[in-house]
Amino acid sequence: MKKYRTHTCGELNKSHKDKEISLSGWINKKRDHGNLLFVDLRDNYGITQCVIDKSNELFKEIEKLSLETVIQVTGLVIERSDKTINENISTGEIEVKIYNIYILGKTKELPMPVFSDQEYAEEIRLKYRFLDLRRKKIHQNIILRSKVISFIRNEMQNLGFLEFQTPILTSSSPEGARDFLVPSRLNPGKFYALPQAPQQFKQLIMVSGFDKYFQIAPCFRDEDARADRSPGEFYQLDLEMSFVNQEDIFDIIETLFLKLFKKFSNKKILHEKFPRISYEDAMLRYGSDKPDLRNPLQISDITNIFTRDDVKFEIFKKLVKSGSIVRALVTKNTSEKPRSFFDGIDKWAKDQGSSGLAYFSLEKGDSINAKGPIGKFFSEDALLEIMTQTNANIGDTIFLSCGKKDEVEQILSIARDKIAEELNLIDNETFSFCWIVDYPMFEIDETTKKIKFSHNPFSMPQGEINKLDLSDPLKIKAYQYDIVCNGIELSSGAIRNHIPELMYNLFKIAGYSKNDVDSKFSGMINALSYGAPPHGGIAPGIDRIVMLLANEKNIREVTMFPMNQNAQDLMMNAPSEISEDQLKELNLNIKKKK
RNA sequence: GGGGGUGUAGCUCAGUUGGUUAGAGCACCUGCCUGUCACGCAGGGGGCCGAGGGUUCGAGUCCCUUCACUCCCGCCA
Repeated sequence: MKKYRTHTCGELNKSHKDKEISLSGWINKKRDHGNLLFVDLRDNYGITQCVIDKSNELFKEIEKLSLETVIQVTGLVIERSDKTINENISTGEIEVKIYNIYILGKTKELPMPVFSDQEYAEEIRLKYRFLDLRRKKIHQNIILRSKVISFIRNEMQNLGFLEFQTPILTSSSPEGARDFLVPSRLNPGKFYALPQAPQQFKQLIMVSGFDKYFQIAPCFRDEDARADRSPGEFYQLDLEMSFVNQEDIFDIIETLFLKLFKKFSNKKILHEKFPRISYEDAMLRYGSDKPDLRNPLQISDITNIFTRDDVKFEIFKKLVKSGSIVRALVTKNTSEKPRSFFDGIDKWAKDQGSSGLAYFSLEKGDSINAKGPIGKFFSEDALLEIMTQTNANIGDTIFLSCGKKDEVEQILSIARDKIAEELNLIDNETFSFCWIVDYPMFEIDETTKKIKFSHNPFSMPQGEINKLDLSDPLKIKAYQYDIVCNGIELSSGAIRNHIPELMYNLFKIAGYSKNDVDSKFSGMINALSYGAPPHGGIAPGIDRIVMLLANEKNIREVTMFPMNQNAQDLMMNAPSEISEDQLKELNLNIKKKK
């Protein structure tokens, strides 16, 4: 007989009837009837009801044990009577008659209950994460995460990918997020950076001839947190392939994702062939490059309507004349909604910092007319033209936003979410994937007004490599792509630029000299000069995939030991001060903040 | 860096126009209870009402400052 247990708490059933067994676990719950006591014993695998009555001399002792005490129980498996079977637990057809117990681990009074479905303040959960993690839902989430990662690893290996580790201590890179820095003892005054992603390494692996690489890679970025973004660190399924184009990457990812999401969720996948939407289109139709395609609402540009003489909405006309645009969001069959609905949306939009959303609904009496505060400004002809341009019909409502392009995009994007939620248009039982493609290579930096890389500087521009026209940089598109699912950006990737001369030219546009490139990306540019294969890859975020599968809105619900919003680990007390000796050894002085 | 929300018992929360001794459920302690599975019943301990200042005869409640947590913007190729 094993020392601590013969079975687990999720294991016993009628077939073990009359066996003498031993279980170890936590006291999940007690139900004390005075002369009869039920103890629910819990371990990783399940819960088993144990029972003892006053005929056993241990009765008084067990009665006194606090919840979450760790005990070992020896006893007899008894079949429950029909009336007392508990169908909610796997061991519900039996119970264990306690012969003896051993206390393995005592507990102080609990700072938070384990047996409860209540929500608790984040602070207490993170400080006592080991207790929090005993709770059913998050315990299952973490197990799901483990299984997802195993599955991915297995699939990737089957697809012929090799798993490699890349350095954690590497060099700081000028592009991208803020780096986490680590001082070097042996090189005073110099710093390592933790990798924001193994970007350069994975390209070097391709140049090294390994053909297909993957890794469940830790990534470190010193940026502020969000609900779906851990401060500090997160994990990516990082992968890279040689001799591939964009289509080859899409094939691999679609195959993997379909298998993965079908295995770990019962939700319906809306499009098994992921739709592809150009960045430009996404910004026009959804106002965002991470659209939730479960949401049927779409946006159209109707700026031209406001140059017509039979449209009298002077405020918008004046704005359009001075360069503003007008876009319309159409909701189907909403003309009968109460006035309060529309005004509520308008007020909400103003609360978001926009100038609000004008609206009217389309009606047909003798002729087509527009109902609502601004309806009277539109002629029937103008309304017909709007209906053509926006695919709207009688009975629909048109919400209008007028302003600068990025402002209009922004407010209509969140209005799209907001209105869909109010109208209950989103089917929460589906996953809707899409690819966002054709990202621009460059964009204008709003603060400096200079041209900069809009995403990854190592991406390959689209078109024939030898005939590329670099004269109008803002028109250059890149082989750069994102996967979006239900409005969440899961990953971005690219076909890489493996031609050094081309890379110098592109960096030149963004203001980097050849020397800059040689010094800042020496490893990469050097490697590309010695026979680099065409290659590309992508890096889906593991945490966000698990979030979707676990149906969680917060990344901490799928992270075992997360930090709080201020990037502190409340359980381990990180970050913490270090000793004078340590500072000295690293040649560092701390400037005291006033 | 900026904006919103929250902060009352170990935990989750209620607390009216400012008005006596600040409440409930769970947890904890005591007693009763042999078929519960959110067991039930009776009783008990437990509060710097996040902190500091102000207004007032009187502040959990109103005002100012500040701190913590959280959500969002900026940021995250």
